[in-house]
Amino acid sequence: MVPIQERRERERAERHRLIVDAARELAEAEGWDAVTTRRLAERVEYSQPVLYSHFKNKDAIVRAVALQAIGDLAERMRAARTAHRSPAKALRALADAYLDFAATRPALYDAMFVREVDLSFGTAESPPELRAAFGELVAVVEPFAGDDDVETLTEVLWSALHGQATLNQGRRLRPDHHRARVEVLLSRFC
Amino acid sequence: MVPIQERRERERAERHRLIVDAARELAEAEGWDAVTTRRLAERVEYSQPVLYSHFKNKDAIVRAVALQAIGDLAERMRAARTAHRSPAKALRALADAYLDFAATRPALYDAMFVREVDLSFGTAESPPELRAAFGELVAVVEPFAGDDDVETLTEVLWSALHGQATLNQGRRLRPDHHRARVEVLLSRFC
DNA sequence: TCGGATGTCTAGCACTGCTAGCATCGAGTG
DNA sequence: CACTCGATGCTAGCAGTGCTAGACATCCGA
Repeated sequence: MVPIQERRERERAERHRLIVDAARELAEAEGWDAVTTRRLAERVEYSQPVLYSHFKNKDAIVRAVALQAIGDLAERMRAARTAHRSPAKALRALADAYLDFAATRPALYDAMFVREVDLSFGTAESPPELRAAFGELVAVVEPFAGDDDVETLTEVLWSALHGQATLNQGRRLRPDHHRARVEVLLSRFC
Repeated sequence: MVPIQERRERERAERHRLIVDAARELAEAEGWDAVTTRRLAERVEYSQPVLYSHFKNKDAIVRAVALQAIGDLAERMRAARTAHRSPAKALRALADAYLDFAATRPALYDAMFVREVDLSFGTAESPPELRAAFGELVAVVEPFAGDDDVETLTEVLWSALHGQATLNQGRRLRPDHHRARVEVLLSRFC
């Protein structure tokens, strides 16, 4: 391999990272509506067409941000889960970590699970970040499955958390009862 | 009141209804992306500015569609609930009605609970359709509250249903396990 | 029949995502 | 060293978006 080509590929990868980071920062600071191709290009100090030499379209950029964020969430869930021996405490810690992530980084949560970015869920070729995140949920749910199918129960828990996360974000649930909702969910779930 | 003015108000109200209906039909047929002010104006056979003499902006039109749909959902939930004497059967019927509505009319469900249309939830001056819908949930949950706060438990159930509805719509749950998820949720909930 | 208010439309603004086509620059060859 | 030629990034522009100013017509009451 010619070293010049290697250098170019390095620079290309670096710029790729730059674009994704800029999109994430802009979205977190001002919401996804503020993430236009023009503002993004200005931010990375290149012209608009450069974005399209890295990504097929704007959705692909959002998708890249979402995937990175899902990886981050998976790590946090793992940390929460492994910090406790008791299955019940692990479950509570993971639920808190999940809802805390959604509440403190709403733009990222939107990109991950609300906007239509079809990240090819479920299928065999799901991205590893997705599989890792779902795996954390499965691991924490498993002790409580009983006669129920573990994956089904996991989907039910995930849905319950996702519902609270999104309805919280839309201010459709009483904010001062957040703790109570989590406790009720867990008490019925275990 | 001058009869001419009355006639004009009647015609205005009729056109208002026409716009909302056209927006709903277009959204259900081709998704909200297809609902542009131009296409909407063309559909009701008026020019764009006419829309703005009825609604402050496009969001207000979406909001009107959402409110109508919430009223419809409330009716369906009421019918499902009152069709059964047993609290458990009433709960299952209501859950099925809710998820069926979300699955068969995804565009409407989006407008109601996913898009940011801030319909002023929770507050005292919530629209009656919203209060009616939430009231149906409260009524069906009440027999299962036990020591838990009824409203809190209702919010938890709603979140669980909402989570399944949205994740189903995004094809993020296994489609052929839908029934099993509902049963698991209800069995843990009661 | 006329004046004025009411209603509607045409035309346009500032913005969006995206792309065609043109410079410019640098690497490899004679 | 000179030169070609391909890669790279830019300018400019297209078609579409939500929304609005201002011209125009139409109809009512006097």
